Amino acid sequence: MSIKEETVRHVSGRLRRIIARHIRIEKLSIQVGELLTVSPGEARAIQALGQNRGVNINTLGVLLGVTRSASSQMVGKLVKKGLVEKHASECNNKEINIYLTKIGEEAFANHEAFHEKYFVELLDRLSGFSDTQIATAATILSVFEDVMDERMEELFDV
Amino acid sequence: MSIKEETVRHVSGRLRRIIARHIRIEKLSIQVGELLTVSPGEARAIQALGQNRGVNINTLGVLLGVTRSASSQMVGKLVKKGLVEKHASECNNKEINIYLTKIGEEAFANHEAFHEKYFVELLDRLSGFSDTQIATAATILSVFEDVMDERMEELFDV
DNA sequence: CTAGTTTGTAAATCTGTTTAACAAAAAGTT
DNA sequence: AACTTTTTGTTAAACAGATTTACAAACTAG
Repeated sequence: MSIKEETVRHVSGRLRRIIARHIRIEKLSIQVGELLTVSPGEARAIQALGQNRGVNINTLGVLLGVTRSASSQMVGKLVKKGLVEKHASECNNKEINIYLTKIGEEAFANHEAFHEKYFVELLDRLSGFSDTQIATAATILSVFEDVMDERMEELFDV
Repeated sequence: MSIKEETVRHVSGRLRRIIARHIRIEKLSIQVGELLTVSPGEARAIQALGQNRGVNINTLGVLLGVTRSASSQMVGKLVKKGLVEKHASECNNKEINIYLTKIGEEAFANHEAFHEKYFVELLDRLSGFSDTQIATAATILSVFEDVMDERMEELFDV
């Protein structure tokens, strides 16, 4: 086994472990305020809605990778919990735009703050690496991303 | 925003996209032979069993991050499908060791081949980078892994 | 104006999981 | 040795999140 092969396997292994950890972390429910807990699925929806204000039900489904029906049901649950609001679209009478409520925004901000705290910690720990080294790492990761994109095309489209 | 901050955000973004792609790909069912399809959960179990021959039900659950009960049910399903076999442990009368059957091994090999093909493609695309660059990327990823480990300790143990 | 498409919803169902209760085996304690 | 506790696997009941299917209303295109 060549050195290169070994180092690439090393990177792959790191990625696998990072993904495993991510999945475990994102499986947890989140406490918002005193009485409200947000399930992992709800948290994903809130994040998608926070980053895409006013999307309709259909698009939310695409963003979350679920059916239109699942998206509709999820929104219903979030409305009942007071985290989002439905507003009739201004351009037509069939689409419905979803917006975070005040509480929904709070939940979103909490989640973002969690990620930001994590990011700051990272920044500190990576201070020993040069900008070039980090940028190169990003480029290497982009190669992984590209290869995965092609795999996905094979798997889905055809 | 400093250059370093920007490059680190860049890496984080790549990771997020890689994780999203991974999750989408691993949601797919897999065709084994003509008549047998393996669900994503079953595929994960088979992979765990292929990499850890003869583990017991309990340990399999730990490997998969699910309860002992879920692990037991999963094994039952795989036995019914003819992909794994239960064998009474040789050292005591309560543990049960799980082994892949011939067909199970085939399914495992298929899955591994899929990953290997993907790996070879990667190796080719990364040929332009030096071993040192790739090794540095691995080290940078290990920092991500470390930070996530600490987050997990905070979230789970306490 | 009619036919087809898009959008959201609701009911029934499916899949994978958890919780809880249980029995058998093993390990620890006195 | 006799007991308590822990570990291991199983099962039933319940649950969460998703899909499929069917439907109605709004839009679009011919």
